Amino acid sequence: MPKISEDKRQARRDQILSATWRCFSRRGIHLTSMEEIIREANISAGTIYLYYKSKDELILAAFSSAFQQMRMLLVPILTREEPYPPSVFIREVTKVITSHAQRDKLNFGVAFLMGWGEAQFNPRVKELVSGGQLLYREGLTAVVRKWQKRGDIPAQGKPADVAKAILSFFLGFIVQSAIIGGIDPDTAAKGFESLISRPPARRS
Amino acid sequence: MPKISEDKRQARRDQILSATWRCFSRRGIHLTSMEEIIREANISAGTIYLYYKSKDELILAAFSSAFQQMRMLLVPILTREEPYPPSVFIREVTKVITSHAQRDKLNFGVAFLMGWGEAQFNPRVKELVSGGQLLYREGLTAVVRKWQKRGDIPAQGKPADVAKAILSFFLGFIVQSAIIGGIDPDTAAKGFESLISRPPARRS
Amino acid sequence: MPKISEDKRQARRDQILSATWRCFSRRGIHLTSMEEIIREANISAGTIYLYYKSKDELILAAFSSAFQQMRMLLVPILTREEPYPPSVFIREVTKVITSHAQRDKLNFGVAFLMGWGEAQFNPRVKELVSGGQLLYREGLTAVVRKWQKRGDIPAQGKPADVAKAILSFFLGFIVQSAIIGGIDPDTAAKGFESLISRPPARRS
Amino acid sequence: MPKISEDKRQARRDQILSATWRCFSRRGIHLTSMEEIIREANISAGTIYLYYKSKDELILAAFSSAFQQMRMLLVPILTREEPYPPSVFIREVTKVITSHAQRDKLNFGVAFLMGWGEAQFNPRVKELVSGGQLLYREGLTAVVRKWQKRGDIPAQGKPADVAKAILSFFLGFIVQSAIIGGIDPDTAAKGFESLISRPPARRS
DNA sequence: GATGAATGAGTCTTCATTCAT
DNA sequence: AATGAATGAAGACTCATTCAT
Repeated sequence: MPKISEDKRQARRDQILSATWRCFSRRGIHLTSMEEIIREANISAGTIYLYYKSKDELILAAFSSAFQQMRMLLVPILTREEPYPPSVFIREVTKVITSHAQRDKLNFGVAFLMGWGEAQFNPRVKELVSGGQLLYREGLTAVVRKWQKRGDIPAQGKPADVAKAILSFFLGFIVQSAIIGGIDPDTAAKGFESLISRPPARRS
Repeated sequence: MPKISEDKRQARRDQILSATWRCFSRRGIHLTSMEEIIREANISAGTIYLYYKSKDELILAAFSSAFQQMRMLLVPILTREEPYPPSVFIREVTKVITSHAQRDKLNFGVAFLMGWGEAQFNPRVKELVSGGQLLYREGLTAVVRKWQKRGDIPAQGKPADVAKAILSFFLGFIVQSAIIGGIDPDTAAKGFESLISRPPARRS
Repeated sequence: MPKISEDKRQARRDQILSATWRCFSRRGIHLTSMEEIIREANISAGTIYLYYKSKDELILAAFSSAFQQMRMLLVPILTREEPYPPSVFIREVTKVITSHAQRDKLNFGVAFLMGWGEAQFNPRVKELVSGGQLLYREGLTAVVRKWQKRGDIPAQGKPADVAKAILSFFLGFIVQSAIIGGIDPDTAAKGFESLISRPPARRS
Repeated sequence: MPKISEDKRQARRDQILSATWRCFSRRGIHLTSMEEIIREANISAGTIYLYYKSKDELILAAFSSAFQQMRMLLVPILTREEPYPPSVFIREVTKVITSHAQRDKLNFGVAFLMGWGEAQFNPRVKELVSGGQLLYREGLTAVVRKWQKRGDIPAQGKPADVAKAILSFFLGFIVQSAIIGGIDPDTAAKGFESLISRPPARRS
């Protein structure tokens, strides 16, 4: 058995993953058969099993890869020494969410939506998804802390709770933009800003 | 004439739908076979097709029913003459979201998550989901308008945009509570309130 | 159990048979479900089994009835004291074959074709079909004998063999007119007459 | 590259077709389940669909193959430069009809009968059957023309009409020999000859 | 390493028939 | 007699996975 070079092997894996996402984007995880992926990747039925030992494994790898790509785009925004002010921040993050990966075939928002659906009954995907989101919660907590310090938002709430609220906001953005539409980074930023910007003339 | 009464027929349909949700909650839509539902509902293979003419039809009916149950709980909150103040509103809505339907077997949040996953590649479910969410957007828009008038939140943003932001917030709550946890109605309410309550010290 | 009058019972049976042939003509025996017949006959699932105790029984009755109707039209032609001359005879018989029974829904030729298909693997239908054809063979044998005596056809062959040849001719007419077309009573009569009418200028 | 050779593939298809005809001969098309064919062919459930993509496709291929085999036996008889004289011709053709194909499992007559039954409600089979019969009509027309020229039969009728009559004769032979029996190539030839051989004594 | 034909358990669905009312 | 809801044994077909080449 002539062992292939590690580079070559990785290239093969990427080729398969890329085909996988093209298929998943087109018909969803459960309507996509291995045969479709195999055809899309231009390989043979046997070969795919040389790289991923089951459909489940492939699904897992697909999500892992998608999430990682997204993380690489989001982390810089989340970890700036001086975070963007809220509305810019919202716009930048939602822009990433609505952007595409892997030669325009995979929309990140769609990948998340599919991931949540899968996560509910697939523990390993769940781990992946919730691991990622915990990470974002932490990143957001740090951002919130800085915002509070800087006075961008009210200083009184627990940063962790505010971070969850903001994370909710992003996750909900994903849902709305994927399913009903009528929302985009600008709308999202404006809507969010309207909520936080100006002091309500409190009466009570 | 042993023609079944409309009541009896509806009871049968409910019995099937209830079994369906128990199965879907346990293993998801695509891992659940008709046979499982049939066994769970304690009927025979043929009978289920007397009430729903295909698995797709059944899926659709299941979502339709779940969404409607939820709507019946949410609409009163959304249409109060005098809406709850924001943080109470958030708590009440998220409480409903985390509550259960149909004898405690179906968590609404889970139903939504499954619905989103399905909606992406099932046009009829998509219609259902997005129809419902548009309704909520409208309801929230009205609430926002009143909040703005009442001074509960800043008056300057477009109510429709703010409504989208708040809807996002709820949808994201669903995701977080179903997948990662660490969030509940109280946390959500607090986090949200922290965002909007107090004037930031500066304006830029 | 209030026993129904024999007349009423027979009317019911006819109503069912008539519906059966409408269905069979439309979609064939094996694509027609009991439910279709039931709907077409405007009765209930249970009722049909009060009159025919299985689908097989119904099929048998349907053929029996169709064949008998046809026999009633053909026997007078076959048993005339002075038979028609050959070409008239052919035309008359093929006319009957191409005619319709039961309010224009059942074409006799089609009924035969279906009967032959069924007969091959349904012994009782086979009996029915072959019984009928034996009868026609006999009738034709008598006709042939008279034709030979009268000089309408050559006198030398065994009447039974000639009868088989003529029966073949009619059966083949059924096939051609049902499947490929381009043949009708006139064409058939002419073709047949051309075969028998004039002395070939024999050489051998 | 273990891509199967075209020969091997064709052998597989033949093996399946052969099993199919054994099953169809035994129980008819509609009583034969795919499982039966699969077992008879000694393959697995999935494999058959690698070669024929549905039962309908398989039925079509089965008829196509049977008809083609028969055509290959009949065409030489129909296209002889000097056609056989009528009674020899009849005997030769009916001999082919009563012969068997594919290792003695498939009787051609039976295949035709099944084809007619199927053709009535299966447009693709109908096309196959009627296409074949049109071909035979043409072949017979040419034969008739030569017979007329040679004086084997009366010269006055339109060859096309006479051809239809003779085709009827063969088709009817199929029916009689498959369903009632009592007819064989010799009887058929004799019966036919008796019809055409000798001048009737009178003209009207 | 790569191939793709083969596998067979599992899926959804239909349909002749029954039986309580 | 009549009804029609219920039954459950098939039926056609799919698809993740394997293995001889």
